[in-house]
Amino acid sequence: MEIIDTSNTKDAEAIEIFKEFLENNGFRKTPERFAILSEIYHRNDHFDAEALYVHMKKSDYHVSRATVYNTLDILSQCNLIAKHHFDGHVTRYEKTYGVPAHDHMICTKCGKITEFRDERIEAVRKDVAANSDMEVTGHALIVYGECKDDCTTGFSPAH
Amino acid sequence: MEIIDTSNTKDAEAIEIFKEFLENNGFRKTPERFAILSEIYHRNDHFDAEALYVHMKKSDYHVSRATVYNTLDILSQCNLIAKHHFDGHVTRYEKTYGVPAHDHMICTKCGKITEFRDERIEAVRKDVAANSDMEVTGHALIVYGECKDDCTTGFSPAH
DNA sequence: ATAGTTGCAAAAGCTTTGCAGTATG
DNA sequence: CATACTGCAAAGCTTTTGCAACTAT
Repeated sequence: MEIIDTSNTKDAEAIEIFKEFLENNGFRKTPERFAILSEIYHRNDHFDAEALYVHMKKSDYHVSRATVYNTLDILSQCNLIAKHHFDGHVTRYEKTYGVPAHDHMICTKCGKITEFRDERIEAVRKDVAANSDMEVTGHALIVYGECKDDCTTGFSPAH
Repeated sequence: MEIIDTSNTKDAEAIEIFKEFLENNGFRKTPERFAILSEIYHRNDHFDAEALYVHMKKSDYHVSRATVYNTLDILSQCNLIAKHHFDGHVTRYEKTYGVPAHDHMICTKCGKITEFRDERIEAVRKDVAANSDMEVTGHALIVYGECKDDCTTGFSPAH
């Protein structure tokens, strides 16, 4: 088990992948889509659609909520972002290109997220695939807990 | 790794635990709450609030949605049920008393859920606790995949 | 030109909340 | 008999959808 840091800004490569995906699947290459991708690849947190929408509204490139949701969906399809359901309220996303596969540990008091990698998870996936009638396509492991130091400044979901 | 079967009906014990919890925490012992607990402990699936509401409406003991949500919350507090966020749409629940700890594998095409146990997960939890500044209180591992046989009869979430 | 996209607002779906009436302790 | 609980409906929030205007190809 190792705690990892996933921050990076490989947006140049991500843009290329996105272009290809759009072309190969008959989608249009609109400036809104690239503006959203760029915004996402400059963040290092686990954001939700609303946070992305609000941040882009303030920035130089305004896009509508509908476009945000639409683009998040396309980016999920081509695996440039991952979708998370840490709780029942909102779907959260994070960039994935250039980021090692990892899982999440989250503090239920303050929302702080720590990312880690553990090769045993991969072994479990293989075993599950072998012992069931299913082809495994993905997984999500979320470890819930509470910070030992006082993290009493309230719950800030995006980390 | 082993696939497990979690069906059972230990409702007698669960009722006792619920009674104690309600008493110790200043909650009232209303018939609605026990009717809901009983309904839950006679199911062996991963249900959502609406399914429970609809089923109880048809049965001999009608309760309101508000009461369903309220009671599900209390039952979570005393660990008689577990909450799951398999996808971003609805929160699902399952009974936990008398059920071995386990994780879930879910087919993204038909919604079929298979339950399994793997002792390596417990090891990962311990490692995460040791390598972070967090006290681990729980976890959720969901393995996503697709049935190999054709499960084309559509998505039925409750399994 | 012509279809895919955007933006806006309305609608949908799950969950929470307010309040008047009810029943538990 | 005081106050927590229930039921109902309304409100709240996130996400989806319908449609006219727009634009990438």
